[in-house]
Amino acid sequence: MGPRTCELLKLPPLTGLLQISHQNYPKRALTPCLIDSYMVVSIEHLQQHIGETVDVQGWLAGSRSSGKIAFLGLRDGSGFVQGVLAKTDVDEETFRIARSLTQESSVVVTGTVRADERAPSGVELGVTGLKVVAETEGYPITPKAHGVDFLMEHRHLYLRHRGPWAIMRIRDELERAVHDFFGERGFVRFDAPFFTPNAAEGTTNLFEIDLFGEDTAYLSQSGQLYAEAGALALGKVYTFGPTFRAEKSKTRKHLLEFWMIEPEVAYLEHEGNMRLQEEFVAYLVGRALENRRVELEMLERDTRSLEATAQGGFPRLTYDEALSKLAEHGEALTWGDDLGAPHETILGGLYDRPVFVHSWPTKTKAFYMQPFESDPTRVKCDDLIAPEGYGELIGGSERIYDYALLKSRIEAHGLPQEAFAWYLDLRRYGSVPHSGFGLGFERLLAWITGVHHLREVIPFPRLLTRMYP
RNA sequence: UCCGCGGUAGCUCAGUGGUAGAGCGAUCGACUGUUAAUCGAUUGGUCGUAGGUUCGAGCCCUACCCGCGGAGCCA
Repeated sequence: MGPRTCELLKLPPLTGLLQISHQNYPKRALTPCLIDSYMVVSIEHLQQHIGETVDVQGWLAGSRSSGKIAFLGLRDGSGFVQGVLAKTDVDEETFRIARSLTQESSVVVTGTVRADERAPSGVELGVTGLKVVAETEGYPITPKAHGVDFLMEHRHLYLRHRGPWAIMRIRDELERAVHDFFGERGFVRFDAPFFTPNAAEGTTNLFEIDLFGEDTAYLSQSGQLYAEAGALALGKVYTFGPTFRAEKSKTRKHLLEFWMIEPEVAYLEHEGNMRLQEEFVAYLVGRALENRRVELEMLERDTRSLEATAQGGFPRLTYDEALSKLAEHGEALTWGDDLGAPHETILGGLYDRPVFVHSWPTKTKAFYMQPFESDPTRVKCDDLIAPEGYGELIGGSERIYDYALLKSRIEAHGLPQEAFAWYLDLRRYGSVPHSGFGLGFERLLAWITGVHHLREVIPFPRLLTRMYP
């Protein structure tokens, strides 16, 4: 292995990070302590180093061996690659260590990058040296079938594996895409508070926070009302933060804590609001297809509905048209009924891309939604329903801007006037028509990645029955 | 909160009243192209908890705990 094995761990962490994240890896001496070493390359950049000898700092994801050849499944966070050792190419001790390495031991591997069509990523590492950083014993997630509960109980480790790894990479890409989309369009990111004094819609259950026994606050279930204040101050804003719903939901479409994106735009009306939603969702899906193709393939995602979605052109149904469609499919509802999960699945299944259901009965929707001037029994709102059974991605609406109407709605819904005084002020001083929507980030991610349950797309899901780890 | 299903080895499960099982994992060995490798050996148990019925309970009964799926609500 040569003289280089001893110093690697003294690498300053920050320097190490800078090295491995640099796109075009500079070919120069990196740090004094690495003078005798090869350069550290992250697995995702190995393609650019074919023929070179490099170090990979990572972990052993799995291994196989025979008498004279060993295969090391390596991961370093940026990707996965296989290291190959022929007994004839390394010294006896290195080969013995390679064969006895246990799953999830941390290792620094030196090897020559070579193209190999048998490798899934097109490259593999001809291992020449090996440094064990820490040995692992009894790693619980073995390369065999495991149940959901076992994997979630070991979520802190499960995140290392291919499926969660690919999903978290897509999540990260889309988080950045959200900021790019709005940033490019002149929106200001506007952070709503997590502690709130009241219910935005007064209906759903809120998590209570005891304030030193003197007062009660609640965890926010929506940043919308605050985003409205932001829109009247900054024109176009969006929030992106965690949201809390104290509902005892036990379904694959619900979490106690999830992330929501809530844009709010002054002078935007209902039609423009739907256009913004369509452009936004098409953009996000397009970014996943563009920059996370490998991860989608790892997840074996059939991308046909995603390709269609990235084109835009989402079909639109009025609430009344949706009822007709449902009746055609044997699910007759009476006018004024809300749509349940089975109904959303039917409607979503009719198209290859998300579908709008808009113009709902006033009585089924929230107090702040703007009624049609021509028909006050209906409000200017929309739900965006995903294909393939993933349910509602977005709920949006134009907001009531008339002071008297909003005040009467707050009264009619039995909401505490004091808590909404500031919200009414927005209509008292320079009120304008404005619209916005809320997109459930995990719902979108679950659909894009094609996973069955929302708990798969957030690092540490919070559910009725899951607070650990 | 309601409806349905489940809890047996580290994991995934079989076991309908008579000595507690399999596969995988792990450990050791064989094997030069494996991708959840293959082959051989070894290792493995408070059958969710408590009580009851029975000569005898993983199995039947009661209560409770925990999990999974769905509904409602929503994103």
